[in-house]
Amino acid sequence: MRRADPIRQEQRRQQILEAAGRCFMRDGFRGASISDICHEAKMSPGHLYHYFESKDAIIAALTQAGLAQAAAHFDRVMNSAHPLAAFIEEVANARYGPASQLLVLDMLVESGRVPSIAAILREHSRALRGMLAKLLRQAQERGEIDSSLEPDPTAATLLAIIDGCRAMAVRDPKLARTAGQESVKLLIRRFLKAR
Amino acid sequence: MRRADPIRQEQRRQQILEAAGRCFMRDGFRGASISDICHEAKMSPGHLYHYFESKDAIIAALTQAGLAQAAAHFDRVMNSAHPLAAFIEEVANARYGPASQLLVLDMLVESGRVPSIAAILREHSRALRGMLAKLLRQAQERGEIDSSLEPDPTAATLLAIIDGCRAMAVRDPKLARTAGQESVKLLIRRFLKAR
Amino acid sequence: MRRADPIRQEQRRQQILEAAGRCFMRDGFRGASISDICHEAKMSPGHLYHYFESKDAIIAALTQAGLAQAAAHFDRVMNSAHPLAAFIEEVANARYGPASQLLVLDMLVESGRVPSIAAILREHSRALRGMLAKLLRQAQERGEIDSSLEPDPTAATLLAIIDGCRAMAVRDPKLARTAGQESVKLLIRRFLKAR
Amino acid sequence: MRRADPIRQEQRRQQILEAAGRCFMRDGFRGASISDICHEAKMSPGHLYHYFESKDAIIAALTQAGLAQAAAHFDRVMNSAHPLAAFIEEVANARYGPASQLLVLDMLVESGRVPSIAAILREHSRALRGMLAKLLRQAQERGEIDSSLEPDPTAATLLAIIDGCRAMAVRDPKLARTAGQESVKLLIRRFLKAR
DNA sequence: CATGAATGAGCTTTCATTCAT
DNA sequence: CATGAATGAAAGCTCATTCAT
Repeated sequence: MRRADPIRQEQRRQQILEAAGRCFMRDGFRGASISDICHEAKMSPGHLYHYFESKDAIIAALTQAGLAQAAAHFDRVMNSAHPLAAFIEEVANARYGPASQLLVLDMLVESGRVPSIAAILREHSRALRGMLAKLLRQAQERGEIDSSLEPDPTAATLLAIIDGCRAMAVRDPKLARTAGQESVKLLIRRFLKAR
Repeated sequence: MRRADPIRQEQRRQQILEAAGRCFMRDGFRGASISDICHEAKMSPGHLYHYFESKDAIIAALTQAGLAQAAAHFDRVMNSAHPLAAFIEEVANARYGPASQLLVLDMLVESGRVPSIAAILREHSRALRGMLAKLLRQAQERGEIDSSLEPDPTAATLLAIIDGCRAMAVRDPKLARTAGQESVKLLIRRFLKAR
Repeated sequence: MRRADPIRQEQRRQQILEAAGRCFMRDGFRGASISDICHEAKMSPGHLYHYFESKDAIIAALTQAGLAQAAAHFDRVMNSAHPLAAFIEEVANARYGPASQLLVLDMLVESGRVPSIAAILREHSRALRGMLAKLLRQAQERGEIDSSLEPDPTAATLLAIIDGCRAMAVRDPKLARTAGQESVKLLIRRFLKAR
Repeated sequence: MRRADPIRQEQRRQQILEAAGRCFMRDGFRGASISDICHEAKMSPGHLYHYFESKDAIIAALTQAGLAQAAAHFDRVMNSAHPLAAFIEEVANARYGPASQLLVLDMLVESGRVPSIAAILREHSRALRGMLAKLLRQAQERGEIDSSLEPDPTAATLLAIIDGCRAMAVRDPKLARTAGQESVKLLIRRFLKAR
């Protein structure tokens, strides 16, 4: 008698999420079909629905996974020797290609129409702003940045800069990888600079 | 037999574009159907296809029109008494609701999948950056802003901030209308400030 | 400029309803697919949905058409020289094959699960009972049947007999066409007989 | 290695049939899925298919069982002190809710499409009519009912009344539990009454 | 110039059934 | 005996697009 193997199950779910990620990256949330994802994940539609109850559920899981990744990322940044410097480096560095940035923008767009995604995004945004605000408070305590800046709106503005960089990567990928990077670093430094 | 009337023809195209704009604003490029647009434009699908050869063509034309409008907007800003101040005011002021901001983000996303839209976007991004760079150069000549900033990358960064504000309007509409606005103004002023 | 032709539209709807009737008769409401109906009606699915917004809507329309037909039928019965005799003849006479009787039974079954069909059936049943009760009252006034019978429950019972005859046609088609018929006539006559 | 245990096997089959009965009662033969039945029977699909080779086989077995139960029921009625009175009481009394009546009607409907079920139904209809005819003959011998009635067609008609009562329970549950009952008793009494 | 009919591929999802363990 | 993974062929429905008038 074979019992359900939760490890294997989790692997399958990951397999689907990765396949979905590739498809969504290529064609967007709306543009990629379940059939595409099945093909990419080498899995029949019936089986895919064994693991996710709907396409929206896949998008939701993927979004949440993205949030978790971002959070982990931030954790590393904040635990590095110079969190602020690391953060600035991170934002400007458009390491991920336009496709990946596009996915986040698509999520923003989708959240404007699909309530379930809107809920996840709201949560996501709140969490990110929270982490950024914490980073800012620490830097203020250390006197690294302007202590008169209000952490919360400032964090929101930094998030806007991050999203803006995504847009830059789409509008002009070349620039985003060269002079744009330096300019963004300057932008953030001047914005936050202790005085 | 009546001959084609180019003026009437152009009016019809505008009518369709306006209807499409409302539909796309409401439901997104993918979410709005040709049927929706026909209904909104009080026009049959057969007739609509007389003016636009495909849905993508409508999106392209709308993108074109939207960007042209933005360019005209900038022109006005630059010809105002205090172009720089007007610009800053303009960016931070999230006058248009999230729906309208969403549409621009949707255009960015769509440009990532549809080459013809990518071409239009690229062209217009270049034009916008050009105008911004010109604005920056003027301000530098007048000594209003830091003269060591390189106009082109700085213009790209300002454009990123504009797009970032759109994202902010989607992520947290309330904040974007209040504290976020002030923070963004501060961001731009500090970035450009003459020293 | 061609205008919508309501006559042609109505013909199309009829064409679909007839095709659906044949399919439902053959395979039942659940068993017959939209695709089957499209094939039978020589029409693409897209077009079919131009005329009916869902499969349930087709079933509903068909049910209502059936009611109208039954009502017309009753009208004729009641306006004949000997309404009561005509009615008895009518009930026993299993003119329509088992397939057609099956369809009504299927409707009963379906109404137990699909609220929209339940609503139509309820309406249908009420109308039929009303007509039967009227017939009974007339016959009582003429002294043709037992005047002590309460029209409403008696009408319900006659309707049960009609449905029972449908079941008989399914259980044993041959008998239903021969000795069963005579027995049912006797049943009704004895039930209603003036005393 | 363990040998097959026929008793345990039979228990399992019963377990499945009971679960299926509940599901079918709730959602109909077509509406209930194998997955539903598995869930209700706390059994995996693979295992279920070990006991029944298809969904139709389950329906067939259930039909068989249901009809066998009805036959047993009749046996009891016929061995009671006053078989005829007991029978009349039985028919009119809509003890089982509409769901249960629905299931029998669904069987009739299904028999119209699935030959294997049609065969079972035919067989059982014959058996039921046989029992009813026997009941009638006994009553005739005792002078309790009209001796001129032909037992076979009369039995078929009584069966039709039984099915008709099921339909009544679906068409108007309230009536079927009140005035309808009395009317049906009257119907049968007048039909059979000795003269 | 304009209509609405008509198409057909494709969408998400379900489900009876089989397979590997 | 028993599990749950896995399949794949539908299902109902939508929609960009073309056609006939």
